[in-house]
Order: sequence, then structure tokens, then C-alpha cells
Amino acid sequence: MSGLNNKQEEACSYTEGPLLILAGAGSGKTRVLTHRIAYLIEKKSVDPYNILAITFTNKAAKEMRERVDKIVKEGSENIWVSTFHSMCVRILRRFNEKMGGTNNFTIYDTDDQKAVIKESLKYLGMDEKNYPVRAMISTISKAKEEFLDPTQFERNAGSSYRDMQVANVYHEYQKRLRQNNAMDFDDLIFNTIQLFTLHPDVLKLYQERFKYIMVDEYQDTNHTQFLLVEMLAAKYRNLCVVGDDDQSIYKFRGANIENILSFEKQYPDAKVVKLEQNYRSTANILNAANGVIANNEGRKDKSLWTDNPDGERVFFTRYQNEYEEAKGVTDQMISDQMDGASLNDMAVLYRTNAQSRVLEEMLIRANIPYRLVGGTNFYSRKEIRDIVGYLKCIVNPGDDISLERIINVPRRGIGAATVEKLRIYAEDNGIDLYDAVGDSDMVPGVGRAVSKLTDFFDMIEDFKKEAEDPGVSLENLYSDILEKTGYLDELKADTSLEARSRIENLEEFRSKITDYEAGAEEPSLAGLLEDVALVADADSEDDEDCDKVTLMTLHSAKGLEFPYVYMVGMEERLFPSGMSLDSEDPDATEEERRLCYVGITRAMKQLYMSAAKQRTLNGQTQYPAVSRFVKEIPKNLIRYRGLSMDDRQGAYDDAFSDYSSGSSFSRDSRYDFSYTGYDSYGGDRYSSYKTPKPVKRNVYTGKKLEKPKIYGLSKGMPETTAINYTVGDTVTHIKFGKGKVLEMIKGGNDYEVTVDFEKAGQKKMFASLAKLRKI
DNA sequence: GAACCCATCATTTTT
DNA sequence: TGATGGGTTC
Repeated sequence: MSGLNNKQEEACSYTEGPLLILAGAGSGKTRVLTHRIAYLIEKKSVDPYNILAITFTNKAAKEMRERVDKIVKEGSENIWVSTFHSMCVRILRRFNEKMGGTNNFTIYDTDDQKAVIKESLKYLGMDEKNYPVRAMISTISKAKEEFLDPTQFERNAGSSYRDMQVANVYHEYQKRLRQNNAMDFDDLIFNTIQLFTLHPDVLKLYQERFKYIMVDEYQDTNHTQFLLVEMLAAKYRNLCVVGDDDQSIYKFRGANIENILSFEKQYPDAKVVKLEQNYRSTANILNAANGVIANNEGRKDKSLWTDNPDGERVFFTRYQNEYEEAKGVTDQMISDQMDGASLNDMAVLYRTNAQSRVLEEMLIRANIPYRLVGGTNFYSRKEIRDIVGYLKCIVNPGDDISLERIINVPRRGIGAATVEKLRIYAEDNGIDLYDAVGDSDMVPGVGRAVSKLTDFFDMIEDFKKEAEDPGVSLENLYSDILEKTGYLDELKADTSLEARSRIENLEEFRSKITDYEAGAEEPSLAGLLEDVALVADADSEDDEDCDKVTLMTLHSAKGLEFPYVYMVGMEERLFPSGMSLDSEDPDATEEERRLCYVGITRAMKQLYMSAAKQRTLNGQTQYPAVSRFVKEIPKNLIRYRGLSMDDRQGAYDDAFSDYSSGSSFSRDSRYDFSYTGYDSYGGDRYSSYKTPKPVKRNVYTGKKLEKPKIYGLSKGMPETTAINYTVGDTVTHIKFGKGKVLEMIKGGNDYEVTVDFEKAGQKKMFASLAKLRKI
């Protein structure tokens, strides 16, 4: 085989039976996987149809697909290259009816989940304060990852009151998902296992199909993914998993490192191939990484080596504060650029997203273009979610969550009170909310809103017809939605930058739709929504040809490589994170160390590390010690570079000393010293560091430009209800129920009314808005 | 209905 | 520090 080393070749040609490939960072893992597929097809005459390759991210799947297509001549399109989730969707779309569901189910993302959890808590009368939505989502997700359904979870809860309450939420949550004909991400995998369990014939079908299975990033699999793979591979046992236990950094989201550590126990006849030659980094960088990771216990025994030249040492600089640090990074970038490096070759890696702000400010000031990876997801922008809400309603009329999102967006006079009545009606009659909208003339108390509801219903019905009409493209449907709902008009009427950027985003979404229509085999609205749900990274490839520095978290950097890497914020309690240090789980810090290992091994040519002596973290000034990970790098591989040139304490010792070593900061002479030395920077520049100019940010790259503007106010002036009550009367309120009027104060042309409600307690409100009724 | 004020609370992220 | 959510005020 061309261009492969012995180990790589061994991994490619061992095709029958279980195989574990321990692939160190930069050891040519993807290369091996693609060559292995080619080997199966060309040398072993395996039908491409019988091959399944599973990855974690769409990006990885896409990359693998491209590389496989390039290397496999015929039939490569028949190979399943897929993420766990999209594989399961594909299976469920086909067989969900066997489970009593339908194939047009909706996939709920985290925001949808939040809405369902909120409803469930409300329904159960539970307080969000004691049971935070986020915690509920994560607990339920963990349960599903362990393949526990609500009943099993409840059983495990035992006598813990809290767990029993959570079990109730889990029950309610699932009930609502079912009613909405929706599944969350975990359900996709969970339900596929369930399908396979209850319908062995279906499992058999896929076992026969996937005679050769490969799983990438196996160290990131959770328990259900493990089960799924095990089931699929049970018949032919041609299972090849690839991973690196040292790069397991996703425990917090359920990854179970045991899956890879105990693969040999699970498959005693497994062959193990270790890829230990690194082709990516200089020897110094690689050995620095080895030095750090050696401090972890319970690893698979392996040692990465390289034939590459030693290269420069790792540079470490300790700056006075985060602004100095950012300045130092940009200065270094400019200097590297003058030496011929391109900005595309550089990446700044940090532990937390919050760290990007200072860096961005400094890059803007230095006029260095950058791309920010991560941050706000394209599909979580309000305008996109709104339109996607329409699309979801059109495909799946059972999706109450989406319907409620858009029923009054843009405002069309269908208020919360009306929706509440519809909801009650729907619940009483066991129908979907959407059906209740269609029946609105039958719903008690709706009154004037009926015509608005009918209009809305007719509009959605028209959209449905369009969606089913093969003559109407998805793009046409999209345009119609933007126009007929009035959504676009409302945005156009608003001249703010915010509105303009929203329109841009909607245009961006349009091009996603046309891309999808052009690229998909059988484009459909359901398929589009699937892409939206599962292909979260709306990666704008278009700017790949611009020369830009990359900014991202260490997590996002996994799988990537850059000639020049900057690891910033190498400080105790930032990296490793304070949370991991405080955790009772000893593996938490080890996971941070693995993250550091991942970071270091991203660098090909030169690695810069830095820390700040003083940093504002969560609004508090900290004086962090240098990260233990820096100290774990063998001394001969790291080079300390002094602070700013005017700092006379440029000793190695100073770079590592901790302010916290003294009982009081002020007793540490270096503390005062650093401030006098600091002033010598020259007032002008320095003050601009201290109070960075507010940076207007593009909504597309993340944060807000200005306060959102008010949309038209004229619609639906509040109908004034005559005030027919006075102090001492009993009144009812739409939300708070019955209460007694305690006080009425005239304010302007309105009354401020204080009411003591039976359930809700005392409230102050304005008579014109509260619409209190005397009883 | 929406601006405004205050309290609270802070990893990592893909699907 | 800053984003976010809930409650108050107009």
C-alpha cells in the first residue's frame, strides 16, 4: 500500500474480526481509515454497500466522505459515512412506524427541550428555582445516555425525594415529546436501540447490511452509542474502532472512556494496533505533550515519537494581565507574519469562550483579521428559529412547541390568553393544538380572535399544500413564508442595524436551502429540517480563502492542526478549570490535562504559551498561579521569555512565582513593583488597554451591535375596560385569579392598583393593562 | 406590551 | 464583567 508505515498498513489490512486502533495525535488516523475502506473494497472485494463508517461530527463525516470518494473508484457512494445521529434518523424514518410512531417526527434541539421542560415543570407545579431547566435537561440526557427510560430512572431514584421529582419531570417530558411527535438528540439513539431490541428482524437487516463497521473517535462514545455499535456488529464482528484515550475530552457530555479502555475485555480476540509515529509536530512540541500527558494515570500504554526535526522550544510568556497577553499574542503574530507565515497558519486556543473578547479587541486594534469558531450557532438566532418554527409546523402538525413559538410572530393579535384557551380545549379533547386552531370557533371564550385564528390556520394550510406540491421548490416555499406571514415586511420596516443583520441572516438561510436542494438526492422539507437539526455547524466555508487567524476553544480545536499555535490563559483555575479542581472526581483534572495534550498536539511548527499575572475572571480580579501543565513540560523543551521589556524581573523564577504564596498580596513586593513598572508604558496606550473601546460586533459573528429596536406599536391598542371596581372589591385576573383590591392610586391617566391575590399574593399593576374584572 | 431595574450566576459542545 | 431572567413601572 502506498505511503503507509508498517503499523498503518497492518491496521488497514486486518479486516476480519474486532480491531482496536490506538491512534495517537497526528498519527495519520483518517488516512488509515480511508485506506482501510479502499483495501476492503479493492483487495477483499467487499461490496461498498456493506461498509459503515461512523463519526461524531458532520465535519468529520464530510471530510471522510471526500477522502473516501477520492480514493475509492467505484461504488463509494454506497458506503454509509454518517454520524451516529444521522444514521439513527435514517433508520427511524424508515421504521418508526413499527414503534407506533410516524416517520415525520420532529427533532428537538436544546432550545426546544428547554421549552418542553418549562412546560412540564409548570404542569407539575415545580419551581424552576429548585429544579433548574438546564439541570433537568442534563439529568434526563444522562439517563438516556445510560439507556434508562423514565420508569427505570424512577426505580433507581429509590427513596431520594429529589430524584423522584426529577423522575416525574422525565415522565412528563417524554409524554410531551410523544404528543408533539418529537424526539430529542438522545432519543434518536435510544429509540433506535429500542427498535432493534423489539424488532430483531430490523436489527438483522442492518447487521446483514453493515458487515464491516468502523467507528472513529471511539473514546468519545457514550453508553448508548456503545450499545448500538455492539448490536450492529454482533453478527459479523467485523468492528474496527479508532481512538485515543489521551484525547478523551468529552466526559462532561457523556463520553465513556471505558468503552475504549475495555474494548479488549469486551472482545478478547481483538487485535490491537498502535499508531505511535507522529507526522505533525516538531520533536520538541511532541515531547512537551508527552511530558504533560505522562502525569495522567490509567492510560493505555503508548508513547508517541517522531522523525521530525526538533524545532524551536515551546515559548512561555507571563504577562501582567490579559490585555498585555493579548497584545503580546498579536505582536508575535505580526512578527511571524513578517517572517513569512500566513494568518491561516495561526490559531489562538483558550479554555473558555469568554476569553475571546479581549483577544478580539486587540486583534481589531492591530488590524489582524480573524475568524471566531463556536459562539452563537447560526440556527439559534431568533429569526432563523422563527422561520424554522413555521417549517416544523408545516411538516408536523403535532408540534405544539413550534406552533406556540410562531402563532403570534409577527404579532397578529393572538395573545397568550387565547393560546391558553386553545391549549385547554386541545387537552380536553385530546387533539393537537393545531387542530384546536382549526376549530377555533368551537373553543369557548375565544371570541374576537376567531377570525385571526382562521386566517392563520388557512395560511398554514396553504403552506402545507405548497410543501406537498412537487412543483413548488423549497426556496419558493421559503419566500412565501417570509412574505405571507409579514415577517420580512416587519423587519424591512425597521431600519436598525439589528434588523438589517436579521434580514441578512434570513438570506443566508435561503442560500442554505438552495444548497440543500441542489445537493440532496431527494430534497424534501423533512430532509431540510433534519439537516438544520443535525448539521448544527453552519460553517461558512466561503471565508476559507481569506487569510485570517483562528480563535477557538481547546475543545473545538480537536482534530485540527496549525503551524503556529497560541495557548493563552495557562493559569491555575482557568486551565485547569476551577470546577475540575474542585470536583470530587479525580478524573476531572486528568480530563483537563488531556485537553492540554490536545492543545499542544495541534501545533506543527511553533507553540506559544502564555499566562497573565492578573486576570479579571467572573468580574473579580484574580492573581492566578501558572498552570501546572506548563510546569509539567520538561524544562529543556520550554523557553521562558521575559515580561514586557521594561520589567526588570525577567527571571525564570518570576515567570512561575505565585502571588498567592504570601498571606497578603500587598506584602509581596513584586505586586507593587509590577504596577510602577506598568505605568512606564506611556499613559496613552496603557489607558487604552485598561478601558478598551467598546467594539461594535457583527451579529453574524456573535454579539449584539445595539439595543433591539421596537417594532411598530400601533397594532391593537389595548381596549380600555371601564374600571368598575374600587378598594375592597374582589376582582379576578387572567393569570393570578381571585384577589381583593387593597389600594388604588391615580397616576397620569391610569390607576395603579394593588391587589392581594389568594394564590399569588400582593401585586401592583396598572388598571388599563391588568384587565381586572369585578365579581 | 415593553422598557427598566435588580438579583443572580457563571466551563467545555456536538448532535 | 456580562448575559439572563423575573418583577416592576409606565
